[in-house]
Amino acid sequence: MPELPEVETVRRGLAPTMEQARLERLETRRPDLRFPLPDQFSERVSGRTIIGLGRRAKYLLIDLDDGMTIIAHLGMSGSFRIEEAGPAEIPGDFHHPRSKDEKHDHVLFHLTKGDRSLRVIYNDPRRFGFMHLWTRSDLDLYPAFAGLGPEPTGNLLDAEYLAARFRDRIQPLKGMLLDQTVIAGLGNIYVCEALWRSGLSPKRKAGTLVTKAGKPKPELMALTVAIREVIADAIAAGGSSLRDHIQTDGSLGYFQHSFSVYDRETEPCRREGCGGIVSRLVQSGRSTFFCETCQK
DNA sequence: CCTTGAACCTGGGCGC
DNA sequence: TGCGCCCAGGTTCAAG
Repeated sequence: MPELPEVETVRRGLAPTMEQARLERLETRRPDLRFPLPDQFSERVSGRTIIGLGRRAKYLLIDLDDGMTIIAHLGMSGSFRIEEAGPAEIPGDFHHPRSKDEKHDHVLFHLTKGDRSLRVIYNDPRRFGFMHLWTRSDLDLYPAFAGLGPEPTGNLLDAEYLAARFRDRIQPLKGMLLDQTVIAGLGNIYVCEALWRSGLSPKRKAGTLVTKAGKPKPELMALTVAIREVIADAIAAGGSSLRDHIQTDGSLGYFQHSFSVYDRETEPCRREGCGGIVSRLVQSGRSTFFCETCQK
């Protein structure tokens, strides 16, 4: 379930462990995830020191001290966990029970930090995730980054920008906001949530939020604010849940939110005084949750 | 160019 | 402790 806030939470959870750690060895347990792993992946990163963890949209960036960056995308089901790799560790040792889905541990980062030995493990049952190795100074040339829209929390996202992108477009808002070239990092959940918060229907044609002169209507200004708030709130919730979120097994999965509409079909709308019921529809193959009563 | 739909892959939940 | 069906938060590619 990694949209931008989840990836940011993962980044914050991993940073204290990974930053300034030495990547002694990278272990790949299969040659590919969604795409082939980089050629000679282990050979090219082993022995490097991790100098920082970054994020662009839903991509996690692991910066190495030789100018290379590991670009990791969690797909739909990817997660990281941290394990202490102490001297007592024995495979199958009952003191160290193996997780049930160990078979989906695909990439293991064997780290040392001071006198500590750690492993950061990438697990991904569906294997929609992927990893690439890229020169950091050329990161903008990474194909998926080249056409990426602005970050929803950044200064480049404003109503004027969205007006320019929405103008004369007949595509429904739902699809438009999922387009990573329009805004980078929104996914199915937070698009539903932002539309609910701004009182706009996911079926609304994007162009109808723009005046003939190409200026943003008040509705588009409200949507812009809602997007920023939804993402900021989710990041704050992830950050505040981080301590609880890192379980004793070190897993960094996804925190629970209380969503306003997402996955709440047939439940009452949470807007004060609305009284509507959340409904679900399918738009371009994806579930959309919204309230017919208050989203117009 | 714009828009939609299918494909990639595995697992969980549900009804029978 | 089965079996089939539907569903899942993302991205890319092809075709209309």
